[in-house]
Amino acid sequence: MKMSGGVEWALHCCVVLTTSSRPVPAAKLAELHDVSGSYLAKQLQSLARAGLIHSVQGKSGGYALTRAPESITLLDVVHAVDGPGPAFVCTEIRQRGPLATPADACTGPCPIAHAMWTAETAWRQALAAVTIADLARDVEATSGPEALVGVRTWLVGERDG
Amino acid sequence: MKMSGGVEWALHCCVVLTTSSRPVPAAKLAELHDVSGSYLAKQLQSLARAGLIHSVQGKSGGYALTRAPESITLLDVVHAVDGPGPAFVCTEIRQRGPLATPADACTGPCPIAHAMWTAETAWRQALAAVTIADLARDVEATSGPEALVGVRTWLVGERDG
DNA sequence: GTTACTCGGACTCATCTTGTCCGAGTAACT
DNA sequence: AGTTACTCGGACAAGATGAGTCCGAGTAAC
Repeated sequence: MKMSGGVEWALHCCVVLTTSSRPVPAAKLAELHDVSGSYLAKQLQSLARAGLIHSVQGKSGGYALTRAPESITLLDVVHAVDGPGPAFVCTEIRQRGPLATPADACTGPCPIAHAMWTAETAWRQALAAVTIADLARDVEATSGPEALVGVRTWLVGERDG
Repeated sequence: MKMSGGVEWALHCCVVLTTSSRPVPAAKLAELHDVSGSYLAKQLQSLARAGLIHSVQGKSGGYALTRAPESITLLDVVHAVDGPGPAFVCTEIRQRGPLATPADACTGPCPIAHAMWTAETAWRQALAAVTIADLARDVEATSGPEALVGVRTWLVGERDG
């Protein structure tokens, strides 16, 4: 059970993007977080493909959120970066071997897969209940209101303003 | 987000083991499910290391459940086979970069990691709420009571009785 | 029209999971 | 008690997946 490490980067980037209505280049996000810019680009492309952020090319381009932070959930980001597929995949081994269950008797899903998917549903519901806006609020609560403001000024200060 | 495929095998094996109080060889479990015996052995070893099943060596040996099926949860099996570590790992990137949060200011966990771990907790609770006995009951309900009985007779019929 | 900066996809490398093998140990049988 | 055959256990390769890097296409500013 291992989640792609890019999810953490993507979430932090989404929180940072809430501070700027103007596009932010991927290189700047990478510098801010001190991570590989080449690799962070891959995660941002995943977010763009999912429609969570949109890219602006050319000079003074970059990435910006497409929707309001309140309407982007953690589940959206996880699905975009880590893939939407379920963690548990049922290979229907009940239909194999000498005592295989006949295919026509398998009307519903395998009980084992059903239980695993129920647990995954609980996980997804918990992720869907938290938005990027919630995260930004929590960051302000723990690191102080000056944290995100500092990010905002740093983002524009390094550019033209 | 990908779970080890061995989890599915291990769960099916645990359900099968509920039908037999006597040790079942790994090779027989592999034949029953039509999977690689060499690889299934690895999963069973993980279950044994976790104390969920115990091995009996020598002739007419094999694996048997150590506890009652009612006291073995899906979470136990998942932790044993797939590892107990969290799926989301926080690398504390908030403490990196030009605007790094000072270490002494990081009293609590990163809000992002906190949200992810909350979701994982919901997943684990759902897994801990289901036991191997529940799965066996569900299998009987869907495939009919003769399914597990057939497994039991097949297990002993192939041996000596 | 030029320039410089941006994203986008194709490529390579490390890591992990999957899958396999043979040797140590033990209980049954003679 | 000796032999035998069957069991688990850990050490050993191969394929697949993810991590990380690179350069070219496109675009907005100058």
